[in-house]
Amino acid sequence: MSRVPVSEDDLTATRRAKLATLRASGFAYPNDFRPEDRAGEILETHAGDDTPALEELGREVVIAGRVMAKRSFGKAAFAVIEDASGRLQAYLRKDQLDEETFLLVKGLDLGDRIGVRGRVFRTRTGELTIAATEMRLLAKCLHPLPEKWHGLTDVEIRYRQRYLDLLSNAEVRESFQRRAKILAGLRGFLTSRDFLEVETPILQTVAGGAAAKPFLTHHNALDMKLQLRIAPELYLKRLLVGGFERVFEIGRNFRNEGLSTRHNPEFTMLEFYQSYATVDDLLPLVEEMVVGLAQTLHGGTKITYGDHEIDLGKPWARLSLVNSTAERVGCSPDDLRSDAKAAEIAKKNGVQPPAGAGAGKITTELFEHLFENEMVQPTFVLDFPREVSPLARPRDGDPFLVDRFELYVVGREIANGFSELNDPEDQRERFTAQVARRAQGDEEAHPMDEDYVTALEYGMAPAAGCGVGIDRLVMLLCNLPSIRDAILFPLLRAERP
RNA sequence: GAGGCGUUAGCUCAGUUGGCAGAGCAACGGCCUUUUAAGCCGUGGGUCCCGGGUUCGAUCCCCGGACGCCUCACCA
Repeated sequence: MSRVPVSEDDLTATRRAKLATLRASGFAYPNDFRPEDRAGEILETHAGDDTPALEELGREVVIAGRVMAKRSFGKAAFAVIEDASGRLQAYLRKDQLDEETFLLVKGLDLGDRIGVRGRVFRTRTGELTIAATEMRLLAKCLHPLPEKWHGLTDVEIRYRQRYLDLLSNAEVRESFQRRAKILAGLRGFLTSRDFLEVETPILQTVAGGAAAKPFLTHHNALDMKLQLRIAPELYLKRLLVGGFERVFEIGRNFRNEGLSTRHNPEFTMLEFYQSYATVDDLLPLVEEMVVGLAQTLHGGTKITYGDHEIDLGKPWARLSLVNSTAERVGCSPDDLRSDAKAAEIAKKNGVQPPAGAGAGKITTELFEHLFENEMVQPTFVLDFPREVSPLARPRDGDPFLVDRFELYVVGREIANGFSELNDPEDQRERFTAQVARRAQGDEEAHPMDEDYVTALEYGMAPAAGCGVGIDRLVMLLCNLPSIRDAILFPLLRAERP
């Protein structure tokens, strides 16, 4: 078990003693210091100013931040101060500060939060520096920080005490700043196309909209069993019934399943629905959306992910699930529509589908087995069987299939969309079939949702909708190897004493 | 859920073919008013993840456990 201890030891004892002294003087945790400048802005503004220019300007600045390095002499010290914008050092001289303040300077520890006021100058070695005329200790750091050169690498501490990761690893801060840009970019993209951002329930009586096991909880006042949502889909489509024509939601889903580098039990999903659109409208929309994000983040369409060079600029590949599977295993596409033949072909290719699976489910599993790892460059998978798509509209003229796509990049599903099923009677039949599977032991089959069927009975405009796994999109666009690097506080096993 | 690998000072890491536990940074004391991973002199700091076993002796070997990472399974 590794964790930075919070118990007393030699390293924190002296810092606590300093804090006690501060308390005694009444200045332990002041809140009256107001920074007026930012380190990064100062560095940028004066990047081209030499010593005479700075002397002529005589600019006084006020910054606040964390002491990340300290080089102390007898009667002076340099302290590197880091705020959210960057790092700037302050030169703290005994003859420029009152006696009490200089004692504080001598007692500064790495990690302390301080505020500094002073004029900007350049040192002999040319580094832009604040000549401090005022220094305030704003919050004492009572624990030693991770090592200044190597930072923090112990992944367990990085995840359990993410604040230490953030304050010692700049690239981690950058990843989460990029994540925020991605979310803002998605919102901008959709709202500019007249999509309305909405929020739907996370506490649901029947968790539907996806094939997954829900978390269970209970409401005391109503003495009611509740489940955390596994998808917002069915509520968003109720909103289409209500008359909103384009809606989207960015929010957390919860699935009571295993963890991996690509799975966290709570994860962020974008879902959007557009009335009077079909799946054919979604493909270019998703493509434009992702390319736009890459442009914003990287200024281009070529991105690196691990060992892969991904080009989002080329036309994205399209792969027919049924036809490409048939071609690969050397059978006719029609064979994959027969339960018996499909089962036999799957077995021959080392795939063991779950009990009760029909041709559609078997073929889908076979496809994933054969092709998933090959889809490195962005690939739209098309022609999904109806059997694995209980909320999607059957294809006109070929009801074995639905009009659906999934987007894969570096072998991972990033998005999933389809023309929506708005026929309430068909939807009821699909739910009924799912309930039957559930009775056969498929814990992830959809439950019946009568309320949703009732909503469809009032008439839902023809529509198409899409879900995008945001954490995976962030992984892709920020070159992060694990979903834990895309989520600030990923779930870890509880520590035991 | 299964398998593999890992856990040594606050942090980053060495190391012990089974015989007093090591470095750098951080810390503590001293010198130092333009440093840049500041420098110089000195000092302290360990349940070698936990519990058993083998052994004269275990941080090291064996067994069990905790936590983490990776792969697989489930899934997005």
